[in-house]
Amino acid sequence: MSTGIGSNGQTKLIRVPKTAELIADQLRSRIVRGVLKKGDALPTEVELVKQFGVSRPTLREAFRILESESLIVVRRGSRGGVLVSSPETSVAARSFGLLLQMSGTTLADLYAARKVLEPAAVEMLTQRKAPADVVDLKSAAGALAVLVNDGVDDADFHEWSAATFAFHDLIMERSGNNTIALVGAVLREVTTRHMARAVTTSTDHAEIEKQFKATIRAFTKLTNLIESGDAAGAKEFWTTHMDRAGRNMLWGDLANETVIDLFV
Amino acid sequence: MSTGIGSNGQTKLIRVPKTAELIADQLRSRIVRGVLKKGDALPTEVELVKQFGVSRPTLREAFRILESESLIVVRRGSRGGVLVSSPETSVAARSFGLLLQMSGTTLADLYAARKVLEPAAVEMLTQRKAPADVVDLKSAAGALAVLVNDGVDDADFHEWSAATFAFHDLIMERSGNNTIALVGAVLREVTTRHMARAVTTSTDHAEIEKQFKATIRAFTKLTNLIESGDAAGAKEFWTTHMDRAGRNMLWGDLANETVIDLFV
DNA sequence: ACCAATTTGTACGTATGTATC
DNA sequence: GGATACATACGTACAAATTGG
Repeated sequence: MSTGIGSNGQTKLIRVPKTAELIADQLRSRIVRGVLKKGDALPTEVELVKQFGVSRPTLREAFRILESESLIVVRRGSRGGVLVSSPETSVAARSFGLLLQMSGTTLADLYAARKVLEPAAVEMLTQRKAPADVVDLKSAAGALAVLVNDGVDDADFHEWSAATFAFHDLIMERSGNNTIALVGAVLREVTTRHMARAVTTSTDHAEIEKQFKATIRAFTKLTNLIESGDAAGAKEFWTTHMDRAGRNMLWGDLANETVIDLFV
Repeated sequence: MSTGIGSNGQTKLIRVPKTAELIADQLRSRIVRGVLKKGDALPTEVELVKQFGVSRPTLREAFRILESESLIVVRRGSRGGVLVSSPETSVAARSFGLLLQMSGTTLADLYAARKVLEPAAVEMLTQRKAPADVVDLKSAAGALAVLVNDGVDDADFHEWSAATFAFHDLIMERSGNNTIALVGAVLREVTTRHMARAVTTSTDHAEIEKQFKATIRAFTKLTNLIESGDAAGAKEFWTTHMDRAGRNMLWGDLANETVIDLFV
């Protein structure tokens, strides 16, 4: 049952891909072409070993490659096996984060890029808004307001941040442009991993609470502008809001801090 | 690795990390923290096996993981071994391309996102331009002009496209924003892989040549606007140029074609 | 053309986790 | 709740391919 993989000895110039990569390519091809859909189970290891005519360690190396791309998840146990999964944004965020990290990108640089994308998304969203979009935006803004107003005593800043980011994500999602939504999600995820630390190291609770309340007002105002269909006004308002929020968030050293410590 | 933000509600998120992943995490940590720099050689397999106290198959699985992130390259042979490498944009482009592909993103959608980023980059570049930037832009535009004017007889459209994309990349690179440059490079790479096919399948050579000559004129005009420091004008011109170029490039079915066939 | 160093691939055995009866 | 069957996880040992001197 040889697929003719190991019998090539003539081509020396081209880099011969490792067998595990070839197996991973074949499996990935089945997945992305839709032959295998999300949730489907692949045959067992022994079955695949027979199908591809390779050994088990080689097949397992292929599994690790696809697993690192989050195209599959491997569960052990009686009902275990290999399941097809959907690629998560976290994978792209990780590889992109590595890229940012190795090139010494600062947080201010990263935020500046988001300041370009989000106002554009706001403009698009306003132009194509559906009633459901406005409802959901109000709901997301309301969720943050509930958290901040009710939870003053035992404030969970991580929870507040999560609600804030959810609103930002919603804007990108509903922009109507899938690419912008995905890029925004990736950049936002990289930002989040830094902000989680920044928010906890800050001790001025009153100041933080004040900023979050300003954020809630900004969310409300933006939602109103979107609802009224004022695309230019919404875009301009969001530009100034992100500019102001960025100055408050990226104080001092944090702005010039490079994207690091994401994967240590 | 996995952040556990699964859209999958039912799956157990308590994922026991496999030893290969743990080894990969440790090695990755050494690399990104700068303990191991690009070009450095890791110990041999047998040495690492002794260091980590795992078996060779397990260690090799860790190699495959890091290799898929292009953090290492493994050469075989007498002077072979594991070398530390820098992550390439192609890795991020691949994971991001998978994301686009699985979510059924169209080429028109992808191009629309680039129409947001590039004009913003043009504006930034104009505001912060150094003399060298203008020189290099002129050089890049001139390179395309030479190719198109001299090579009419045996036109190599792939070469022409490469020169065109080089100009686009240069704009993003010199925008002063590293994040935008990297995002632009990733999106551009995904676009390229499709365009390479589209350009070859088209047979109307005269029409293609006409479009490329229009592109050269646009490059020249943009360079002049940047040189004169007219940020708003440059941004507006580039918006209209990309709009027009997009309509010419994404004719008919191609616009609604989804991002596919990248990894089959 | 040989040889040494190194990764690559194979084979089999044991351990461990998970669902089902 | 415990025994059991099934599937992956991991380890040891060995043969083959590749590269550089």
